[in-house]
Amino acid sequence: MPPRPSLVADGIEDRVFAALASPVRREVLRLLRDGGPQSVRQLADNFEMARPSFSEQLRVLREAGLVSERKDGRQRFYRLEPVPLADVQDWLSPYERFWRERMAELGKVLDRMEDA
Amino acid sequence: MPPRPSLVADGIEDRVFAALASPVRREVLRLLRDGGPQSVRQLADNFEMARPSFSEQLRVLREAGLVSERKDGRQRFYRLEPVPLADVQDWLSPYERFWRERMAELGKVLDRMEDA
DNA sequence: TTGATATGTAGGAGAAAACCTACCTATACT
DNA sequence: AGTATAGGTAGGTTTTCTCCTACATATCAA
Repeated sequence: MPPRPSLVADGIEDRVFAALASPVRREVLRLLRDGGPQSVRQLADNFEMARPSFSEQLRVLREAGLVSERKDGRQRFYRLEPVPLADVQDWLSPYERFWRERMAELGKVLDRMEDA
Repeated sequence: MPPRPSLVADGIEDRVFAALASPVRREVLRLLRDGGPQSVRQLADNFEMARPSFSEQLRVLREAGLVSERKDGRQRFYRLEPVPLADVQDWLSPYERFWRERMAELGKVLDRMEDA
């Protein structure tokens, strides 16, 4: 029997969410956001992970389009890329109306509890 | 040698992002958003997956707090829960300023290209 | 050129994810 | 009671993820 085709997340958005599902990778994004573009070394110093493992985390972020790299001498500077996160927000926005309604309901219930 | 402790995503936010990294699960959320609470059967009819596999997808969503269930007779109705998605937006908001700046830069570059 | 530094690739181990089929449990219907 | 329906759990397979050590490549410095 031939192997089943992979059924795992493969779309662009899938990779973005999958990349965000790791505290290490989210921390990298935060570091780039707050500190601007940084070399691999600078970034890696924030983690206890072995260097090659950290390179792989960067690869995941790169393949999700969340960061880009620029070579400069023997260093590579990584930079936060805005588009995928903006896409996440676009994905999220139709849910916003929904949760405002739910939050409002909760508020009403709490008000009634206060009255009683 | 004792097995290493699991280093896989385990925080609440981790589970949310991991849950979102699947087109099936995102589609379930959309169905619940647009169609309101629905039974497992109703939801499952939208997918070709075997029923038990679909149950597991629901479990992932449930453990991420993205949906809740309510038993009614022999059916279980699933409902979209607002908090985790609101958390995602909260996580996202500090990046918003950042990508607005980058988008603005891009705009300037394009303007200069037009001038030339 | 020789050596040090910065970073990535290769290959492997172990855990986890995502499917499946078979089976179990609870509720409803007759 | 007996059968059908709704849904979950158990256990197995394949693929993917995440870490590691060892090694390769590119660049800078002496």
